[in-house]
Formats: sequence, C-alpha cells, structure tokens
Amino acid sequence: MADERAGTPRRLGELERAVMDVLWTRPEGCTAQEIVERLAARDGGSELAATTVLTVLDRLRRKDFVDRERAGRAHRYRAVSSRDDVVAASMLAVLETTDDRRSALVRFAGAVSPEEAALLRAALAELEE
Amino acid sequence: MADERAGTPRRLGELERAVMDVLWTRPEGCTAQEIVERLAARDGGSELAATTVLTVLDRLRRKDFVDRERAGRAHRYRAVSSRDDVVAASMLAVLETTDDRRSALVRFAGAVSPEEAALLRAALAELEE
DNA sequence: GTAGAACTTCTACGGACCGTAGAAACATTG
DNA sequence: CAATGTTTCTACGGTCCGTAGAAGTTCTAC
Repeated sequence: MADERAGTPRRLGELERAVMDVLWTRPEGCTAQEIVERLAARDGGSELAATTVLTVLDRLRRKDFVDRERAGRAHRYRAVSSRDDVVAASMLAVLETTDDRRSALVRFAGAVSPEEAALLRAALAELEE
Repeated sequence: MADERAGTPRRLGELERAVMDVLWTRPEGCTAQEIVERLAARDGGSELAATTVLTVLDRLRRKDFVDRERAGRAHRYRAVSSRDDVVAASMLAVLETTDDRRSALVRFAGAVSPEEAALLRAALAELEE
C-alpha cells in the first residue's frame, strides 16, 4: 500500500508539508507571517493569504504536528517533532502494515541505495554497542 | 489539488487494502466473487455488493496494484507486486521525503525492535557479499 | 482608553479520493 | 437466442486539503 490512514500517523498534504518544512528548519519556531514569507520565497514570490497559512497551522496543531505559544499579539509556532522523528515513525507505521516484517525488511534492505545501506549498517552497528 | 501523492506511490484506502490483503494471499489470483466471499468471512458474514468490489478492483487496476485476465465469463485478478515489495517501496518513498536520510535512518534504526534490527543487519550483510 | 493595526478564529467552497452500490451493457453457456 | 453471471458507467455522500473572506480578538500608539 502506501501508508495507512486508519488509526496511525496523520498524513500531510502538500502545503501542510511545505509548512512543516519551514518549521523544521527553525527549531526556535516562527510566526505565521514568517512562514508566509518563506513560502513565497520558496515558490517564486507569490504570497499565500495569511489566513491560508493559519488554517494550515491550525490543522497541523490538531494533528499534533505543531504547537505554539503567544508572542506579542501573534503566536510562535513550533514543530512538535523533528522531521527525522516523523519520517522514522512514518516508515515504522508502514512497516507495521504487514505481519511479515522479515520479508518486508529484506526487501527494504535490498531497495535502498548502497549509500543508504551503508548508513543503515552504521546506525545499526552503533545500536549494538 | 490536495495531493502530493502525485509522483509517489499511490495510497490505498481501507477497503482497497482489504482487497489487496486477499489478493496477496493468493498468488494464483482470484475472481471478484471469491473476494466478496473472503471479505465477508473476514468481517463477520455481511457481503458487500459485487459491484462495490469490482469498483475497487478497477481503481486498483488504475493504480497498478492489480491486473487481470479473462477466466470464463469473469476475470481473474492478481496482485501486480507482492505485499513486501509494496511495503518496502512505500517505506522508501517515505524515506525520500527528507533530504537528510542519514538522520532519518538513524532514527529508524533506533525505533525498530531489537529483533527487527537484527533482521535488518542480516539482510544488509547478505547484500554486502 | 480608544482607534487602528496585526493576528486569529469561523465559515465556506471546490476538488480529489474513497466506500458504496444501482442500472445498464456485455459475455458465456446452453 | 435467452438466461445468467460479470463488468462498466454513473453517482452520491463523506472526508481531507488548499484556499481565503468575514468577523472577532488583542496589542500598540496616541
């Protein structure tokens, strides 16, 4: 399949993901306005309406990808988890859609690039200590 | 528009996945009618309309998860890829959503169970030969 | 402390995807 | 050819997402 909608980690749409990408590069968090600007920079100048970004931020909050705190009259929005955590959790969720994890992992190991295989080996080796 | 899955492996809904689960347990393939029966067995007797299953099969064909061939007046439907391949491809697709694969893989390695870690090590070791 | 600006919440629309299935078309088999 | 099993067409309602206006809230500057 491609991911599991039932139950587990919510999926991100395209704009939601773009917003997360901004937040993931600023651990201090940032305001909605800053996100608008960064997104505009990213895709060539045209700005989204601020309310659009706020709607998305609100949805991301409901999905527990984002939280926030007051900062002046605005809020400072922060990613709850790092991108790595989200990616790893998502990979794990996919893995758990099969009951034969062994086969799936074998395929996965065979499917990653040699560089990635090396990275995985290193990561697994470190765990072993 | 809401669909970054453009490009990436198509997703499966809940019924779509249930149908694939049936097909994945029968490599010979099976007819729509057999799927109806198996699904009914699975969730306690109530049968879906045959057309429902056929609609789903058609969508799965469009998504290249399924193909078929004539068999009498019906068709025999088969999964194009094994579940393992689909799961592995999906995990890979998730991995590719980040540009820092190293970190993501480190997290992933740390997130899988010890047994799974061992399986992964073994699989990677075999590749090395 | 009040007006105006900045920010947020509410509400909403349209499109995509999915579960669901009737109606109509089609293929087999007798 | 006719009856029956199978498939395609069409469609509806629900959910999710991108998008954003309108209305409400909260600061800041006077």
